[in-house]
Amino acid sequence: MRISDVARHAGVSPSTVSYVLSGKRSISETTRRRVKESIDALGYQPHAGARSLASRRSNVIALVIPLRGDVHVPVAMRFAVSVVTAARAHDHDVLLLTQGEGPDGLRRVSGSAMVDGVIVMDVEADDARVPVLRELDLPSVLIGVPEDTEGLTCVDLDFAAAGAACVHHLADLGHTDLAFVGQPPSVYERRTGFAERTTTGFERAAAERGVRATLHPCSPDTAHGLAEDLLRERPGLTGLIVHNEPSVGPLLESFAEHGRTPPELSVVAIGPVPPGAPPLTSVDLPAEEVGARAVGLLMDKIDGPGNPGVTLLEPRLTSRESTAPRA
Amino acid sequence: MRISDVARHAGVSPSTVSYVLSGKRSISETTRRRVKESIDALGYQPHAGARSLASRRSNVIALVIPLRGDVHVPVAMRFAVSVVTAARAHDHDVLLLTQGEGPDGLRRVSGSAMVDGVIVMDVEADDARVPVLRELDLPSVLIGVPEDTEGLTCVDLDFAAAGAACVHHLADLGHTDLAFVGQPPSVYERRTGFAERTTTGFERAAAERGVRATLHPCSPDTAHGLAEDLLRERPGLTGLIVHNEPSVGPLLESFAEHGRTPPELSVVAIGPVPPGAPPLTSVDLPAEEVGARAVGLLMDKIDGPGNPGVTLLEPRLTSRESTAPRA
DNA sequence: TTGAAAGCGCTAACAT
DNA sequence: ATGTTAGCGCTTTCAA
Repeated sequence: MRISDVARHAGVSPSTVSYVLSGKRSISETTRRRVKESIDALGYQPHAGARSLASRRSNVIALVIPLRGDVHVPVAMRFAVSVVTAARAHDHDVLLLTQGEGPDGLRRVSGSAMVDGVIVMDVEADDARVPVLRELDLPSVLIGVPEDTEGLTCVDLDFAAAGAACVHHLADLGHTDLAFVGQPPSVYERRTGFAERTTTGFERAAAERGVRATLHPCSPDTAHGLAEDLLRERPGLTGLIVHNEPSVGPLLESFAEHGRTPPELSVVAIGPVPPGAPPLTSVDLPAEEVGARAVGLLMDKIDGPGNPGVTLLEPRLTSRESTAPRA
Repeated sequence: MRISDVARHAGVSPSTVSYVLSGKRSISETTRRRVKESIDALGYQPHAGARSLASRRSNVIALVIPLRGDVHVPVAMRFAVSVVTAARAHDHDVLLLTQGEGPDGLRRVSGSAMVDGVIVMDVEADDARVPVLRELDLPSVLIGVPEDTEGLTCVDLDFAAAGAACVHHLADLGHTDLAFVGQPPSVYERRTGFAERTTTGFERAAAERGVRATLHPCSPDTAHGLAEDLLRERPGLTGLIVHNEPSVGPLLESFAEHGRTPPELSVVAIGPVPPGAPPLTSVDLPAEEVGARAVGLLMDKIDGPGNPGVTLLEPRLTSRESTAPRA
């Protein structure tokens, strides 16, 4: 089943069928209908390889997903799914690359013309893939923001603003003694953009508002110990900002064991609130929107010059039952 | 940069370069080396579209991932990553399809010759994609087992054996009153194979050993209530089997509030044990092995007749501190 | 508004 | 052991 079969069935030339499919030149309404009917009748589907050979377009984009232990998997998956959905809306498929393949994976899919562009997740401040992207002249969009963004297209939540929004929310409620519970230490050590920017925003806003504020990296298995430490060393603490979804549960339980529960201890989460947890005041991570934006920007780069630059989505803090004015 | 450039550089014909690359006919050692040097010197990479057009092989497989709320995402991700890794070892890339595309997605990637085969995850007993796979004559492997496996290739953990192994382990320790905490109700309602088979194995083994045994679907937000119910209604309960990773934590805490802690209350988990949790006796879900097997079987089907049938991997129960002889 | 035909870059059958 | 060459199925230029 190929394009010439459709052409014969519709009584037109192969090129006409091609143009009906691509819309790249005007076709009379009658011809178009006839061709479409033949396509449906025969169940024709163009051969992707032939198409990419002739048009130099594969209609596939690559998505590089993280597979580090310290990356919160459900969030990564939400990004991935939203990228696939958005890509399909632009008539593209998604090829999955793992972090493990690293720069070589990018070279491979680019050099073999398998993909028209690439979206890279979980970008670090000094990311080894960034120089490769610059060298490859492969359209790309980063989810996350490296240190040097020269010539790159990046999308992310404005994590600095998110960190600041939490401080302002708590400060507005009268809280003056805050702790920020962050990502696992390894995340900061490799200088992952989003984590760094959040703490920066937190610290800056805390300084601005003149509140006491401290930073505490945390992983789920150290959450309990951290809570104990804070209870002991920070008796005046009334505001907690948690940028670490899997630790929210353990942390709240540990505080609860000592009678410290929301909203007396006011808690703000950055990121999706786990189902089944008490409804927390939170800054949500709009993964769907970030994914869709990344795909949109990538399509612009594939089709034309694109809009290089950093797009930071405004965070939105949703006030729920876990925060209240200071007693 | 194309194959003829390499051929000229190496002083051979294009077909020789092709054969060096594919290994499909014998090449003298000297020629092979010369060609390889040229390939390296020029940084040649074959055009994937041209290759798939000429060879009728795309060297890409599709992976259909679930995106239901009730599927445990980190486990799904482990499968996905292991599939990508194994596929790369067989010189294939992986195209990501979401459940949302359903049967049409399969038809599309098959009809356009984008992929050589497909791996479908999270298969239900009566899965809408199974008839499509039968009709498409696209090589496929299912991770999971539907009701009618006629003509299909399936891989999975032997969940029935896993359920049974937990019963035998506890019965061997003298426990006679067991509860099985399962997946969210929706998972059973759509008759997901692995969930059903686990409970079947559990019930069969319990009957065999003559122990009291009950089934309890559960989601993270109902875990606490379920624990309360069990404490009230099952005072003699000393053995708990949990086939629901995200509920393990909440469940154990609820029991602990009433002084019931492992190993007095002996607990066996089916699935990966969350990091930071106490070391539980468990039957691990060998996602890496399942993924690698699925890819291996798919490659066999792509290259030849394959081995249709159901491959069930033997579960291995690892005894840890959460189980002990009945007091 | 449509058709004819020249490639796109590779593989594999055929030839030597 | 290697070379020649006819496609693979599509897009797009050129022509009408």
